[in-house]
Amino acid sequence: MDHHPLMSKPPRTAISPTREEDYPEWYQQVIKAADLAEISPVRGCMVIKPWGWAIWENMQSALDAMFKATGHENAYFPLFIPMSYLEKEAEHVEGFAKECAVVTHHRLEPAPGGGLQPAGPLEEPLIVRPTSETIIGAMYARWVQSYRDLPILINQWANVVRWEMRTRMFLRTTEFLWQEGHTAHATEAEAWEETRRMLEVYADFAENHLAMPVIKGEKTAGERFPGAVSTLTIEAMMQDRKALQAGTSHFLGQNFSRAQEIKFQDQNGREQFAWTTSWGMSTRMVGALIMTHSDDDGLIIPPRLAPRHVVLLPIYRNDDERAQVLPYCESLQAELRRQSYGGKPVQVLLDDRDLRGGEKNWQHIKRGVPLRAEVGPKDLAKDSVFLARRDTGQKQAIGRAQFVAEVPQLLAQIQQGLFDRALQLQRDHSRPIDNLDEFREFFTPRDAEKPEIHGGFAWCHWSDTADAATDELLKQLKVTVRCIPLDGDSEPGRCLFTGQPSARRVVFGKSY
RNA sequence: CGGGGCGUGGCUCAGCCUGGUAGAGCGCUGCGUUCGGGACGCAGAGGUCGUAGGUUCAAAUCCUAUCGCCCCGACCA
Repeated sequence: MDHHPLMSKPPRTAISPTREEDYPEWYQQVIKAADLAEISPVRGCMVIKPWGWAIWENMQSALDAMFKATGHENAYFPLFIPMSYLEKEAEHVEGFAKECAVVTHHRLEPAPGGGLQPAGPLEEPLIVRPTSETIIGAMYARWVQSYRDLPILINQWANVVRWEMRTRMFLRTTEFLWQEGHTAHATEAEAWEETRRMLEVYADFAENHLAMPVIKGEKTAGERFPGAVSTLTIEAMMQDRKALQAGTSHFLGQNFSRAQEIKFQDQNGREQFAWTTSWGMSTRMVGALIMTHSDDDGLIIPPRLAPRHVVLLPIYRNDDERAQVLPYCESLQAELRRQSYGGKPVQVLLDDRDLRGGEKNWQHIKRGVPLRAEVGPKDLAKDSVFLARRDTGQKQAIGRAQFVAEVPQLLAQIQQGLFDRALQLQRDHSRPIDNLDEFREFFTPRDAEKPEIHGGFAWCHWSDTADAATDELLKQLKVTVRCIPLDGDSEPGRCLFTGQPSARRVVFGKSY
């Protein structure tokens, strides 16, 4: 956009830099401006602040209800896992050993030079769980004797630790929070059914609560969960067009049950190994929420997950006006709270802090509250409020009664609008590619030094045959197969790289 | 763990090259005027310059080590 030299400066954005200017830095700034979280004194770990935590709590309660509705129960298993447990499943060890925190002592004592030093070495080191397949499997082995003991359908909400080289707030932290479901079944078919069911739950959650469109698919061998037979995933496109793995559901076959001897007698009296699954979704979803919807003025929270749906901003100049405006706001707040959205009362905050109106307003913009309603003497006179939508920036005066009546629909509209917008972005930056030059061009930034936002999802035929040249190209472009989609057309074709027959197109992209 | 960048009041940063009593803007506190999209004036508070050594009469500044953060790579939810 051109600006006349004498005209005012381009509109100021609350977040600087903008997404275009520096996406990773924008992401950090949104978190700071919305007061979601902060880096902590502990390397790689963050403090989740009340506003960020409230969003996570809403995610938890929605997911938890969905787990219960599909027959699961919550339980809790230890944070510490004996090191020997991890050793039982070969691929699992290989996948996680490098990133385990290890507890080797159980006591501190004064050190000779002052301070403290570890004392009391443990006979067997404990690892801090990076995931709980092994400890839970060990318990399942005790619990299962008969086919009548199956299935076991348990979920746990927990923290886990993975000692990553590089961390990013919410997306990859050393300690993170998640839920991990672990189930054991008598038959392969039933375990597979469970694996797919939970993928559907995740997709449902992502699309209907986060308003984040996802592609459901299967991971390739290289991207699979260590020890799994198959990993199903939901993949979402962030605004920088990179893919984010947003939830995974693993069919573990009998790999873990064999390693941990989860055995039972079937109806014929024969001993069998159980079939297990595991599935997880983490605080990474908060990062997904940020990168899917937020704009250059900060966070935008989809109403289904918003800790507050509406903030009322009373406007007054003196005590006289205050005495009129505040009671008006209080009764409006009470009326709004009697409305419900998403099966729960509409959440309303009356922000009567002693701050300037403009400043207050911006705080709520940056924090992503879906609706802001200014209420001042002028509105009182007309029995209306001045309503602003965070998603579109649209502002309008609306009659009080109408506002109260329409709040649920308005929130639903915002929820839908956010989903549509995100889906549009995904569609605009997805395309079938059948030629190698185009593939290369699609994923190559114009400025390699400071890559601009580029690329997206390339739907290509692919034969999954080992080929050094292909691996090299993908590595160079930093592109991976995000998933082999489960839905949609599956027209066969020829692999883009090798010319081998291919059953269907897979999704390529750069990823987080 | 490799490459690059950065650590100076709460935040963003200047000062470092060329050593000599620690600065700005924003924020914060108080008072006043303001208040419908980020107010203004006046008066204040606040920093042993990431940490530890070293060089020097003297170190934010020079040297060494170390820790942390950010970006890129390898690895991953």
